[in-house]
Amino acid sequence: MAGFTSRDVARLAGVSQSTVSYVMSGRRPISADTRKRVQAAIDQLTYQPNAGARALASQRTQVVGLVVPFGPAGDTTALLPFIETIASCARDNDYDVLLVTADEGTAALTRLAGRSLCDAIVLMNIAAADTRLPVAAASRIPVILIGIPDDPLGLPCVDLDYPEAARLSVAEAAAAGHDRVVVLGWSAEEVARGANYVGRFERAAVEAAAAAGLEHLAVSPVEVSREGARAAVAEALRIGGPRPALLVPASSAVPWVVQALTERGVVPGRDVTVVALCTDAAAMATVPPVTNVSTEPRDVSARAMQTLFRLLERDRETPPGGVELVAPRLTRRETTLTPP
Amino acid sequence: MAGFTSRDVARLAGVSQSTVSYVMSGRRPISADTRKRVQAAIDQLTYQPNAGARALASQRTQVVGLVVPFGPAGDTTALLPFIETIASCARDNDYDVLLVTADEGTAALTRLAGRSLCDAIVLMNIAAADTRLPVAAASRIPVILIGIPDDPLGLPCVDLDYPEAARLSVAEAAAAGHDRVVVLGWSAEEVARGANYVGRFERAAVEAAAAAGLEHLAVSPVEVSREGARAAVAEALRIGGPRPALLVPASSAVPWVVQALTERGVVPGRDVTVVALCTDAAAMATVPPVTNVSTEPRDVSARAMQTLFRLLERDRETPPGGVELVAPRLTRRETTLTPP
DNA sequence: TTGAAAGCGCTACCAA
DNA sequence: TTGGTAGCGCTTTCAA
Repeated sequence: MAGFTSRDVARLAGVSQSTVSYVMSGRRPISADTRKRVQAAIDQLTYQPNAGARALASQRTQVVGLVVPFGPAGDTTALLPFIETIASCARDNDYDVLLVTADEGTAALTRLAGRSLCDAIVLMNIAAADTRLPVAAASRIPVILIGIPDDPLGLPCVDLDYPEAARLSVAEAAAAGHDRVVVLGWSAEEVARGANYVGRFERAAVEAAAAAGLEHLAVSPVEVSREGARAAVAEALRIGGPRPALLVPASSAVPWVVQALTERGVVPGRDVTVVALCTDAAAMATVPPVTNVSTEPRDVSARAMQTLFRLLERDRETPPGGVELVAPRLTRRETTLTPP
Repeated sequence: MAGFTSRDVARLAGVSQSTVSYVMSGRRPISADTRKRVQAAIDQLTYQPNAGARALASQRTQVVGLVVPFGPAGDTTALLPFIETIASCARDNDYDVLLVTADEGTAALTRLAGRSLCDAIVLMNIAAADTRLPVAAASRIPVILIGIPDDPLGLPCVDLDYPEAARLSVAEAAAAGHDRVVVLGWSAEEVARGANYVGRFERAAVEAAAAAGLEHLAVSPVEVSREGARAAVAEALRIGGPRPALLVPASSAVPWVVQALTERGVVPGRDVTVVALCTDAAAMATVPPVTNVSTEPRDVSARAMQTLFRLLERDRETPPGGVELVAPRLTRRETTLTPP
């Protein structure tokens, strides 16, 4: 089928090979007649330019490298909307996505950049003190972080506004008339990895609770499993007083927490308020649907790609980094306590 | 940091550029001394070969294209283990993975092959009469299917052995002492798309039930949602008699079916048997853990990649297609009816 | 055992 | 408005 080169097209159209190139790139004015003949030849041969040759000559691969946290770590489930959105944004901008697993660590970065496999890199699941950052910052190509480290080293970052998520959660608890909020905290893995958002959420939750005159309590870490959720719920109910509001920031623990409550005969929305931090889809999948602050993986990804392409267009010498925060939204569903 | 070429390495090592190439590829005997000097130069410059140039010269990209069913269709959740395994197998064989979304349809295939973006393609989520197959079969590069169409057109396929999955499920029902099995069937989307495994499972279920002397009933399609599951469960209990065994082949519906049963006070493992077709992870995530026939996404992916690399090594002229089936396993958990 | 050199198929510069 | 041509950085043949 394929196998034709721009020389074949040129020959068939009766023009020079460089003219074919210019017709494709539009980087030079071409007479209507010539363009027509060349286009006809392209169509006839179903010509497609060789990506390797193009990359070699132009120093651009039209590929974005995506480093995803497969392997040991990772909210392996919440990952898909990120990947999907990134792939889709890439295609919209005429880029492809090269998928690399994070277990390669630093080597992935040096390989992607060193071999000119891509024009830019998206790095996910950033730890507070991520060892890949120095390498990323020294990279020849732009790197954008999804997640915020303690020190971004000048790299652009995009993430959910976790402090705002905490504030929204606490505000919902206050509005529902609670006087205590219990944060059913993060997984041990997230804490161990040093995910920065753990602290960002926590501090904001404490502050917001104080400002609203609520007592703030925490159960952490929470093991993400049935038993872990049962234990956490037991503890939360023990320390939370008669009518606690439960904030559940670890999205993968949400279904289990709701289960554990229900098992004990504690009905969310009647006996306690539950506010989860998870995607809207996940919130609607629990029984009953849980009031949630959305994590907006699609928005976060889209913003990251948008910023990345700005960096890529305004080739070089753009103001480097900066932190972009995506606003979460709270949606009240069936687990917010309502006055009878 | 980077930006060095093999010429730089050659100069530093005092050899010709082609010698550097041969040291890297090992395609020519090199004296120990020369190799040592070249390797030292490579290390010193942290030289990495340019992927585009290499692809252009060698006609090999060391990239596998992966077409994933994002977008409208898709068990969007069950996708991750496939992607992860494929990426991991690829790296083990010194390949990278280019991720393409299926919404490009046929264009994705022609682009990947036509532009020489990759050396082979993995196509997921195959419909019974998939319109991409003719294009795939005519492709210049190997294409492997995860899933089995009605006519593979000579393309290699790998998939779970769904007939065997049906047989295992029915055998479990029989062993638990039931005299009726009700299949809570597939989603309307899967049926509409014409997923081949729907029919493969169904036919085997009917046959196995007949052979075991069980009555076979079906509720299909099942809407994958809380309400859909409730309706399906109501219908299943209506037609299923006093002690039905429920087979749930649509993995995404499993948690909802279990929920719906529990809501009605019907306890899986005490009142009915539930056998799900899903990953072991998903089976253990329900309450109670559900007896399941595993879908083995990692095994299926690994087998596909193994076959793909065989095709890629034994360059050209290997016997083309063939269908590989991966055996499912049944794990009895807490939803198999046990005699009191 | 090694070097020189001819491409691979494209982009982009220099002329016309 | 177009053509000729010099690379891009590698692999691989042909000579030595």
